[in-house]
Amino acid sequence: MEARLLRQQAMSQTRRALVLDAARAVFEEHGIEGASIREIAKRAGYTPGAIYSYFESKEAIYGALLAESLDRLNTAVNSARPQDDSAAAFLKGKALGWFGFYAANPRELDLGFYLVHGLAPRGLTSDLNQRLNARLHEALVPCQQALMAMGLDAAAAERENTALFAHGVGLLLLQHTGRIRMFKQDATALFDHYLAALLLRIAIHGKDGPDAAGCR
Amino acid sequence: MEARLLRQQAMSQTRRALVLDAARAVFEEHGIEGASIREIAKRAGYTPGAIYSYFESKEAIYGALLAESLDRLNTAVNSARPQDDSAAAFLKGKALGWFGFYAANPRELDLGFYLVHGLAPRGLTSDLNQRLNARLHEALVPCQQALMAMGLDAAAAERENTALFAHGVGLLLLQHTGRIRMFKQDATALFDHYLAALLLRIAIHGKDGPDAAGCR
Amino acid sequence: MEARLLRQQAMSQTRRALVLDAARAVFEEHGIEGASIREIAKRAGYTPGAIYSYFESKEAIYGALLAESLDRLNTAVNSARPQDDSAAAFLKGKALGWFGFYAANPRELDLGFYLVHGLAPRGLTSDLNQRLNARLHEALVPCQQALMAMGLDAAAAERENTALFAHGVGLLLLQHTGRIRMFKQDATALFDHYLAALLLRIAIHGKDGPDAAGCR
Amino acid sequence: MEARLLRQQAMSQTRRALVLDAARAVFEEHGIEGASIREIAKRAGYTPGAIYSYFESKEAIYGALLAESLDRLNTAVNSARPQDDSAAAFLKGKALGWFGFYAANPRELDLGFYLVHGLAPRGLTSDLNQRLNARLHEALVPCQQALMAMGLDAAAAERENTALFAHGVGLLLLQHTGRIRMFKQDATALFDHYLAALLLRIAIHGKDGPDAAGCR
DNA sequence: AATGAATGAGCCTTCATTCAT
DNA sequence: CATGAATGAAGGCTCATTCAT
Repeated sequence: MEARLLRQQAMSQTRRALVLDAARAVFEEHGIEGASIREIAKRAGYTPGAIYSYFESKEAIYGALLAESLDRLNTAVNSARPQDDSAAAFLKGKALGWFGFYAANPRELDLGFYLVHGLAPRGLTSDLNQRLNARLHEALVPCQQALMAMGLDAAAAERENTALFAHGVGLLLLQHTGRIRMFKQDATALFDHYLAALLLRIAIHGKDGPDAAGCR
Repeated sequence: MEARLLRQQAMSQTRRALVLDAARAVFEEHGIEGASIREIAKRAGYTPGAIYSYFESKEAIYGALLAESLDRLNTAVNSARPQDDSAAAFLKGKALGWFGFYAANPRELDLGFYLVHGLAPRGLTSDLNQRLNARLHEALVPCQQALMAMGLDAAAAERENTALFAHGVGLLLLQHTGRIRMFKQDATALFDHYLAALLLRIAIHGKDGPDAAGCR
Repeated sequence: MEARLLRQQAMSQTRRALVLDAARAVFEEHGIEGASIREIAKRAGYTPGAIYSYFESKEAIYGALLAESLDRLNTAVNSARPQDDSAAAFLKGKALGWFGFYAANPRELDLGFYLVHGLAPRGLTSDLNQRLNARLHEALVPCQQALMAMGLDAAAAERENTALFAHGVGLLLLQHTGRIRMFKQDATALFDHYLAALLLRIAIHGKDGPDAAGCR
Repeated sequence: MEARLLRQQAMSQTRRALVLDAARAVFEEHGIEGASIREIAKRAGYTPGAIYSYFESKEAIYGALLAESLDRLNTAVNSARPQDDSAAAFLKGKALGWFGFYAANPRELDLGFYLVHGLAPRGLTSDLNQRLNARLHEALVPCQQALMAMGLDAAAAERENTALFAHGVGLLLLQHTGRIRMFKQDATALFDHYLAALLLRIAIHGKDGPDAAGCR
């Protein structure tokens, strides 16, 4: 009895994963707006109606896909190994953790941008939305902790972390869309550059930040 | 004959502009994905078919709209008045020129992101694409010149300018999508902050950049 | 063996009733067109497929529901208590029995109208159909008997009973669909009015009916 | 110029009428709930999308069909010729006008019942709904005026007219659904019967109505 | 008896685009 | 230049019903 139930659940999971695989492929090929339930079903070897046994709506499929992606992001950040025990190395390691993940996997970036762009109110419930937000935040927290370990207070650390994230996002966007070639630059090199400048700035000004130096 | 032809061309231009006005209004109201040729035609006082007398496709309309937007961007940058004659003031003024333009006009940002995101190959001809790129570049050049005026060599200036652009783009994206609230930050304040740090960095390290300081 | 079989049948009956309860609830909530097997199954604690162990089709469920409804109708008529022993009081009591039942329970009326309107040939077998007709007839017979008790012959009684039924049905339809408000009238008051006129007519013309009075 | 425009409008009207014809046929065949835009389009020789050039929605088609039907109803009532100049003849003529129309054209009755039954809030705007109601009312007004000409006051006339309408509707429903065979009766005969009794009642009781006679 | 995945047909509607006029 | 009817493909989604387990 128990065994049968478990096997059924396992099979259901597997088939759900199959649909998700198909969805991922279709999203990759047609972009997220261009993906259709019909196409996903066809790729998964199903009729359109069958998809709704596994997901409530198109947006729900996207939500599941994004959740997966954010899991991978966190895995990437967690497995990032700093070069030494210093807070600076920790910051660099973790920052390159999330940045490198997206730089190396443009499809995950697409998924992430869709989160950031246009998420229909239906399907992606506010509850899921918050969980996704939390997962993203989780991936960025280590950097913030490193900043605090380097002497920044909580507010400054959050500010610098946000700036760091924005910088990375901007570079990734430029790279992903090919616009960075316009400037003959490389995204990862520029991100390294930003990190170096940030560390130097902190080393010089300490917890006071550059504002205290009267530059503004 | 000649006169008639000229007049006809002028009228054609005028009517084309009318369609563009309608398109802008519809895009503002319904967003880019939600805009339809039908709606644009109705707003312009035309029937759907008539639109195709002026534009080859929906994407072409978008292209024209983006071109206009980039014109407005350049106007904004050109009319930016630095606080004093220093190169630093010039950099800040021009940088805030483009950043402020997009921060204040989210729809223009939509247009820009759409360029970056999903533009069908057809409609946006390679030729137009290059012209658009050039217009964007033009809006960013003043900052690059200011950086050179402050002693950076051409390569460093381009690098810093790209980083500056990326930073702004990242902040705008975060702000536009509301994700920046997640970090309890304000995009413009952070952009100011970045500019201040950049100026300070240049002031300290001069044309050598931080790399020369052995930080990396 | 025997006992087990009986118990099994009893349980089957019970579960069938459970499904019917669920169906009634869903019909009440979503109306007849809006009800779905899925919803009924969910409400009954079953999966969709299980429903087909108890009913051949959706229409069969509706048929069973209608049979129940007609049972309730008959119960209502049977429990109607005339004010006194006169045939007139008996007629009024029984007529208000069926009329009041439907006036007070619009959902039963829906069921009845659905029977009348759009019942697929399948599901409602001719056999069931006849049984339903008989149940309906049964609820109307008391009035007919009262009419005969008042002196009308069999033909006249059936004619008047049909007219009485039609009158009530018309009023119920008008009331149920809100169209009666158009006329600023109340269905029950009009039904009373009809009954009063009918009784008066019989009292005056006796068994001969108005036709004998040369009105036509 | 003028001529072309007129011709175009005429053609548009014609094609719209074609769609309406197709819709009428499909409604007749599949019932109103079972009719689909696809089917209507196919029957009209169009693709589904084309239908939306002529009607905003499925409900709008139904609305147009019903409007037509009510026009025919009014035509039937208006062209009803009383046998003589008496108010009684006028009442009979006009009442048989609307009753006979529906008795002879069951499809119009279907349409009418749909009005009375379930009209989606969308498509059939409240405005149209009111106009349809008004058209129905218009067909019933002559009877009410005849009742007043016979001495009934306004309230009594409206009450009797509503009762008359309800009676006819009930009979039509019973006849249309075949339920009247159950009673071995004929709808038109019963309607005549009701009219005769009504006239007699008015003749006897005059404007006071039966209530004044102490029957209740 | 019950599951629940899957079907297959269907639903209404929207849309960019074309083309005869 | 402009019309506007028409296309054809697609969109997300629902549903009664079936059937292997």
